[in-house]
Amino acid sequence: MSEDRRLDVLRAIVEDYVATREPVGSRALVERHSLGVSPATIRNDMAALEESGYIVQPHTSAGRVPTDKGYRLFVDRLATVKPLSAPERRAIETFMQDAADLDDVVDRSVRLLAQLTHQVAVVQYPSLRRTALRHVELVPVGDRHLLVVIITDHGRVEQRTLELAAPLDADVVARLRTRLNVAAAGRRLAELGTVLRDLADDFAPADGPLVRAVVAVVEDTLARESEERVVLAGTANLVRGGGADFARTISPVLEALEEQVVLLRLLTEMAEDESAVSVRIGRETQHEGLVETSFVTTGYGGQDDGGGAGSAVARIGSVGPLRMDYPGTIATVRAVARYLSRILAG
Amino acid sequence: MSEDRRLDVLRAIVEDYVATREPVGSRALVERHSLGVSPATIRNDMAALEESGYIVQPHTSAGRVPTDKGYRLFVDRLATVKPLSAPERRAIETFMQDAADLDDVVDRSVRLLAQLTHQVAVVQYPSLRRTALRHVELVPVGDRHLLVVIITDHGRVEQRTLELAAPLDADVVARLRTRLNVAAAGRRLAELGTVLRDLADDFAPADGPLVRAVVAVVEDTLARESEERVVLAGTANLVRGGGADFARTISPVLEALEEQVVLLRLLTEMAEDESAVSVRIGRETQHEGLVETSFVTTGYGGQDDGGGAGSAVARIGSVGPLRMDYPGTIATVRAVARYLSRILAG
DNA sequence: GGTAGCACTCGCGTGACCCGAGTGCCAATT
DNA sequence: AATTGGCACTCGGGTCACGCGAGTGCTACC
Repeated sequence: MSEDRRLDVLRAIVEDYVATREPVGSRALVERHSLGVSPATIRNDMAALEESGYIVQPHTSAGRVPTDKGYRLFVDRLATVKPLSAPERRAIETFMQDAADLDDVVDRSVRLLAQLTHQVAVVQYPSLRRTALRHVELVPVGDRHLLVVIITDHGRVEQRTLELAAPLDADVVARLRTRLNVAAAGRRLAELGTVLRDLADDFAPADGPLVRAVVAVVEDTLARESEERVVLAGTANLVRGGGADFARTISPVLEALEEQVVLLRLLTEMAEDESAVSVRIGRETQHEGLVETSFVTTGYGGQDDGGGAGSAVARIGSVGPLRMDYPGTIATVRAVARYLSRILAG
Repeated sequence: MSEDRRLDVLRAIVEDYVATREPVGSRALVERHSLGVSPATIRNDMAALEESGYIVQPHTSAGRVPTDKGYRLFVDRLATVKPLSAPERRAIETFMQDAADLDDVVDRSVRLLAQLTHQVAVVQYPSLRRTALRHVELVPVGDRHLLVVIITDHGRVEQRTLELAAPLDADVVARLRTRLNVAAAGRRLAELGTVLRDLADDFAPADGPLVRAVVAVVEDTLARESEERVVLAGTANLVRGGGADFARTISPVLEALEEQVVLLRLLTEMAEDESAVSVRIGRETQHEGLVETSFVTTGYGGQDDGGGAGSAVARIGSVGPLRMDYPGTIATVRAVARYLSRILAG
């Protein structure tokens, strides 16, 4: 019993099941793929594959369906890269070309990805931890309020209002702004901690509270991981896939997706993977509501445009049912990420 | 045949149908409401109500279901105000109290509203057209890029990067910043047009392009209605309501909700209504995908905390199925809006 | 190891059937 | 004139039996 053919069979099962959405039987398999053997032989292979946990049958006398483990093997070893079609490439070009500001770029990216994959698309805003600081701006508001605006490398802006005990002195604010920018500009937020703390020494003791408050805000902003935003699109696509067991299958997914914390954890975890495109299948997501979905994500905004580990600034990806077109999704996600990186760099 | 009782019957039908989700028949009606008459009498009233288009029967020999027109009458004349429960009030307090910046306030508001109504909540960001300008900030980036940051009254921030033909002169930028803020601060964006255009005269001809470019950006920002953002929460709640005809009923709703343009049009239209809380029922939304949903919205951020017309800065509301608890939703939306207004004002 | 044949299992779609809820109408009542 | 009780009629939805067909596992054979 050839090991190779058994893998061929698994691949065929995954492909057929993805295409038809129905359990695939031995006969259908030999008809649609030129495997060169009879259904009976396939049945033996199937029995072996089931034994090893790659496939299951929903009930006796039904065809086979891939398990999480089966999909995993397929993704890791069996999937063949599927190049984007010409119209898809064109769609990316035309859709992205006249994006205005960062918000717009991100917005267009998610929508585009959702449309191309017919799934739910996810984009993480450029992360504060990895991006460099471009500028800090202090804007007095009235007498006792100070607006702190933090601007990053990629044009992202965070703002926070500060309420002060003592009235503001315009000179001090101006000096603080200058100092702050000299000290901070160009650095990654992660490296700022120590630099900022020494800053108070340069000012008169009376101004200590102000300086410390501002520094605290800047630090707090970077500490709050919750500030990392994630944007979704294409949730309507979820519905098209599901069968009749909607309420049970879809509702938890929507809940999970709305919960930014869940998404951020997942995206962060996936950033650890070394492969260019990271895939989480079913239970691998480690989340109750997502056991019947898979994630395909990759980094963007790094130096190398491969979306590789390390240098990427944030992630973009697609969420779909277990039975999704993995090769296609992977190709599309990577393509959009690449384009997105290019725009942000330029 | 008493006109009053007929309306009582309609009210009872709406209430029962909302509660049970099933067409309501004459017998059930007399049992659950003390109408003091027999089912046969009710049947006559029902026939009349159907004749007038307030109710229909899904098929012969089924109970009655309210029409759009029926709900409308109910909302306008029959609904009795339903005060919030104590736990609900408490939930609002505790959920909103330690919100940090504007983003956080808005985020908490939608989530809260979604949770309280068990529906989809919608919040429109404070609109640029109505809010006053607080500050414009110009940040040189490298030699030929200028970041323009526009900060509004409510702490909203818009930014745009400008690419320049000539190298930047720091002095000119500083002067422009001052001038800009003197001219613009405190004004509503709608009033800015003329003020800004005269600005170029104050600068040397050589600086004309720079000044004009910056002014153009500021104007463009306010012109782009698309910049108005809308935030959603609770989309998972959509699923709980729907029956078996999911795919047809829910998917288009999700699509419509994701399309900011649609929502913004609707919210803008509803801002015209004079009543404190505005309701759009079914077809009144004027949108294909929303024929089976209703909107309940109100303004927030105005002087009077009633959410009345005119002074409000943006809208907040809830989207649910035709058969939703109108009195409850109206009360909740209003309560959250009021709280939101208070926070923004303080 | 691969193949063919065969008996067995079940899910699913179909059609017959009945029950009950609900209606509309009419005649009787107040 | 409004209300009521009675009654025949309609129809949606649930249940049940049935048969088809897809698919399997096993065993004997090449």
